[in-house]
Amino acid sequence: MKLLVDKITEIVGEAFNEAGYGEASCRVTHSNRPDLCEFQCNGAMAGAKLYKKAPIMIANDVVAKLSDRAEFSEVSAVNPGFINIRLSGEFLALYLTQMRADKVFGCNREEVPVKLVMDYGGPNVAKPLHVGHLRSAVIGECLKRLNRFYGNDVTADVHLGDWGLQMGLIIEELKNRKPDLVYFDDNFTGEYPAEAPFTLNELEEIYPAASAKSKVDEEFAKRAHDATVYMQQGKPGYTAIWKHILALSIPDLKRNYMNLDVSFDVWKGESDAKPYIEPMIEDMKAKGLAYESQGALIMDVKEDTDTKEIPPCLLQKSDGAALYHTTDLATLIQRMKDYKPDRVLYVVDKRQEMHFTQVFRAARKAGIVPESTRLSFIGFGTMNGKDGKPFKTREGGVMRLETLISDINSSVYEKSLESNHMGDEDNREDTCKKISLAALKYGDLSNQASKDYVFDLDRFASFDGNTGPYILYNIVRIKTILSKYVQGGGDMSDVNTIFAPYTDAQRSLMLCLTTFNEVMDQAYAEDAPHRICGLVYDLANAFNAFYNETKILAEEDEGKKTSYINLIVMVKDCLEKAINILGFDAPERM
RNA sequence: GUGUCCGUAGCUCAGCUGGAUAGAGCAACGGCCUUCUAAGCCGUGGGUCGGGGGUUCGAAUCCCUUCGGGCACACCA
Repeated sequence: MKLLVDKITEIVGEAFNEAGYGEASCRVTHSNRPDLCEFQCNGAMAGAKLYKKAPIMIANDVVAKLSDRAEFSEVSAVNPGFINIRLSGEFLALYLTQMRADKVFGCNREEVPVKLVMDYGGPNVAKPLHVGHLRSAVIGECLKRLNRFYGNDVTADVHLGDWGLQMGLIIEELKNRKPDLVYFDDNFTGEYPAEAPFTLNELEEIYPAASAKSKVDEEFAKRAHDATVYMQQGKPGYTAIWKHILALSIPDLKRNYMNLDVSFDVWKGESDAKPYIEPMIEDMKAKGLAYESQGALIMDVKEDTDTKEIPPCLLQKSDGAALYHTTDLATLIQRMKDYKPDRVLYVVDKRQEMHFTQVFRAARKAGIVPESTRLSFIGFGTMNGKDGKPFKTREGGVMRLETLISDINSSVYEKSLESNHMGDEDNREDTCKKISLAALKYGDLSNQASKDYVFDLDRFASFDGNTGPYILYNIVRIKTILSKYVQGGGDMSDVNTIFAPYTDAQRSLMLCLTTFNEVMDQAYAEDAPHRICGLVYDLANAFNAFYNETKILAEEDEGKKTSYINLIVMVKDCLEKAINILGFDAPERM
């Protein structure tokens, strides 16, 4: 549905026309001087040159045409040429009632659903999730939900890292430790054991050890590279080990993502691109795109308009192994074939921007992805510690995601002991989990995705200020009022009409609510979750101010009381919808 | 070196398709609970929007330049 600012712009535009200034911009925006007005139009100033007239004269002429509009309670022209507008309470109420009647609160969904494949998460099967995986999961999940809310057909693919050098490193290290395993016997022809020759814990220890060793031991590194090639070529013993790694790792990853309330529709990985790699490379060679350079197979992707040097896309290492470029390109073939998407969206660390520039260009050049399919890269910044450097444990290591989550949990739990609204112990734990998740996700999402940000547990888990818990607190307050209202015999069967405001605080809250569709549309268009956080915070704040000076349940005037109740129901619904898109939920009490 | 992103209050961040007095939160200080959750609300102080130049009636916002920082730049992912 039409945004409120657009509706007002339309009305003001008619007035510009009637006054004879049809060519001037009549764009209406939210006022930045709430003490003077609610909406403003600056078109008179821009139109001054066009019509060779003082801006205030133009503004006066336009205002004259607007003076009897029922939508506005006040319209005035102010020097040097601002047109200031206040809405009538009835118009404001009517707009909200229309939003209320729409199941998506007036947001402008896609008329034709976009087929979207999302690539986020990107965990490595060789090692546990750590804090570096947090942003991809949290931002990706939010964008997935946002896209679904906007009517799109989204397929979320976790895209496991399961086909690169990390696998060779594990295999080679395992060979060092247990050389007698049948997997390393080239003459073995029987069935490999169903049970893995290592546990998840061992696996989690093997990879970092191997990775460290490869940096100091060239011989070992060489063997790991070889093992990678053998695995990619399908050597039976190595394939068996690879399967063991996946079988142990994937359930653990799923459990971790579940704790974050992050989910994927498909659990494909780099390895699923395998069948497409060879034909792709043959095709690229046949088209004359791929050629050999320094022993490797590469493809040029630079363009004349480049302001910097774009290195070629590496399709095959000199030892024949597939690389990140290779699997990502082949994965695109698979995705085009399986989903025919209108858009493929990657939510990945921004340091990989160059990689995706190369992959996207190569995909276009090789005809893998047609122009009609949009390829997008959302690069997020690094999560830093309070020192401004990449987040580390106290010992300087990489922190596991599980540890981070449990740290937040304990902090929230401790604070919850001060509250007497938690109910029994089970409920307390459940509530604390919800609060922790809100703290974590809101803390992350409220920052612009592309920027680095400082992760400060104490700040995020705090209940005051612009935090997840504060948002939940406001929703809980509304829930409490409503349940008391019902207990007291209040009728909630028809809460869908929003009435003109009685007080300033109510009016402010209503005005804030009208921005719901506007801000959501913007967040959607820009893939920008932090805008949703801003909206949610403004709404929570406006509600809180209203709450503090309005006695809702004790209100004796039934008309007023109904207007309050209906309004806060809508506020609650909007807030809950928004935080649901952000990726968390509110408890009943806290 | 080349490219790119960033620099806004003591700290953490919004605002950037140009508009009136640059906003939040935290921290500091002062008020507000016999009344729907005070995990709250209201108020005060705090800024040459890194520096300089330009475009414009008007610049945190656009352009140029300079300083400072992050990141990336072919056989890792």
